[in-house]
Amino acid sequence: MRSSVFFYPTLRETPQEAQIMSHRLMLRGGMISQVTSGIYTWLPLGLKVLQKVSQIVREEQDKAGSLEVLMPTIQPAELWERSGRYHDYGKEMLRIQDRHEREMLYGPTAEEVITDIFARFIKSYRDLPKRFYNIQWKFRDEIRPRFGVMRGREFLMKDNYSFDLTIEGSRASYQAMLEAYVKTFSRMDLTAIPVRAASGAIGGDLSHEFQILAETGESEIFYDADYENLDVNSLTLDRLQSLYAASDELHDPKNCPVPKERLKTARGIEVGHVFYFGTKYSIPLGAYVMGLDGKQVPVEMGSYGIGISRLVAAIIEAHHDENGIKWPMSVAPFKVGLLNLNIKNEGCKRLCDDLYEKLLNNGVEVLYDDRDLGPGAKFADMDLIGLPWQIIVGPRSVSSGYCELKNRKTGEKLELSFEDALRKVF
RNA sequence: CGGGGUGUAGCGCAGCCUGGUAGCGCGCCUGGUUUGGGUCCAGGAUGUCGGAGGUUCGAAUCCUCUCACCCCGACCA
Repeated sequence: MRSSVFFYPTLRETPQEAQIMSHRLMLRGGMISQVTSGIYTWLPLGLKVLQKVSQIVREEQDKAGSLEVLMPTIQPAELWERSGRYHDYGKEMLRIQDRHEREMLYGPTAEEVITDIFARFIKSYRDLPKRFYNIQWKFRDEIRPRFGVMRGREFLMKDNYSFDLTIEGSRASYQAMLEAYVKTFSRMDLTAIPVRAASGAIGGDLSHEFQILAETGESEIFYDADYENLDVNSLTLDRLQSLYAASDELHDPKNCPVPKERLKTARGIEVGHVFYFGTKYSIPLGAYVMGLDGKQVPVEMGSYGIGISRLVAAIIEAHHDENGIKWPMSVAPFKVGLLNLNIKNEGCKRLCDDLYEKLLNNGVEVLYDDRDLGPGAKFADMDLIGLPWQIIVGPRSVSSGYCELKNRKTGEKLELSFEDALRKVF
């Protein structure tokens, strides 16, 4: 992609409304634009990242044996009246009327819709277990939206719903999701720790939040120092439950089993939440299957969310410096930034056009800065939008036959021949 | 919803106290210049001063109402 064709309106100054780094950098980098409080347009650069994050989430959900569906954003109130949540949910739920004055709502979550699907089509224990997920926009009319897409009212969420015959089966689903989550976050260069959590409006009695430790995190978490030795790659539910880690809403200093000297506290960004809630929805919504013994049994359910739009902000919180974002390779909007420092220099142009073509031909996602701007502006923009590699070609490259390859994360700069530079980024 | 704050050009801000018909930096347009870390020079365009009402000869400025956004708290992916 050529910068002259692309659209990423970078800002030199920080818009005053942005308080935290991720919000500032997303605005300054031209990734998002606020439409109204808590609601954003994702501009091309931001959208690319959002899609990469979505795709990683999708791949790990698929690997964990889940099936993707796409549920609607607008749901009928009737479904929520059946589960009893229409009156429980409160003002956070955006309620609307259609032209026939039927009560509708913009879905804050989708337990009712998916449970209804299950109830319509699945009738036998032989069809279990099943896990369905979707990646869809949700709306929660937050009391106070803030920090950009970190706490928007409209947000992109992956939500997965498990259906099992037994509690043991449901625990296996829960365990599978725990594992999928650890892999998902680690692919984005994030360490998210699972902490015990309250289950809120979703209900249920087994629940963990995945928290990314960050100073700007919105929730305070308390955990046993032993937690820091937890090997998340061989995480089991039993092991997890033997360790103490709790969100502030659940932490009770009086009954805390961890001695004071071992109790640690930190702030976290909640990027995922998993729940087991048994038959809370299956019974009222009629999700029963015929069991081995020929009797109808309500299915055991759980649900598992990941805040995808929030993850974009969380990744920036974890990966930036004073000049801008430092994207992990897996989610970077482009892998390479190609800087032509002087577009009026015929030699520079020829070299860059050639490099650009070779990068494209090898399937490397590249942003080619071919705009008529001074070098300083190009360096500043490229650091700001944080592509992992920068290939810098200036007039002196024409005579020397060398370009500069810069690693955005480490800051390392190498003078390399064009061939070597290409080899490094392929 | 309670408490605090801000709305003036695309962005960041000054002007408001003490009323006299709107300004600065960046950005944008034109021409030139420069080209390895936001070059420099010259010229130019852009504002219902968030909105409504009021006071006044006269309102960005004073008064009333209203809307939006931001920050602190209770909710959540």
